Amino acid sequence: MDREASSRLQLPQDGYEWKKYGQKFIRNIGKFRSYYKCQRAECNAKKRAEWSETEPGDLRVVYEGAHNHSSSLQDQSGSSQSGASSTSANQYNLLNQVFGDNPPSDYRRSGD
DNA sequence: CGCCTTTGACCAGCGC
DNA sequence: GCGCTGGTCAAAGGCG
Repeated sequence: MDREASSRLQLPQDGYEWKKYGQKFIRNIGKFRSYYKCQRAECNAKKRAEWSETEPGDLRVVYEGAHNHSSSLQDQSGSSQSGASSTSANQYNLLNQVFGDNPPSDYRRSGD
């Protein structure tokens, strides 16, 4: 799958499985937005990935909701987390999480 | 064969 | 009331 070539996307592995269910261009921010949903059944967690069409480095990932199950991937980089409290560890931790540090200007109501 | 990905269209809410 | 945007769903195709 060379989706990266088609969409130019390189979402960081968060340790969960996602299924893309939509992709639209948001004029409000002038960037593309992809909609992902957790592949689990009892999981209503959703993921939103947006990136600029001209600047792929401006990738932004926003997690919405929480997972009801533990992550599918665990051995990311030798993180010996041992099965201590995986179910309650990632509850509202990924709420409004954003990757990247190059905000365009708006999006976060700087003025307000 | 099963699974995933991609695109289009539809619907709803808001602004004017 | 209309136009526009944002968000979600559905269907089809390709690959292993």
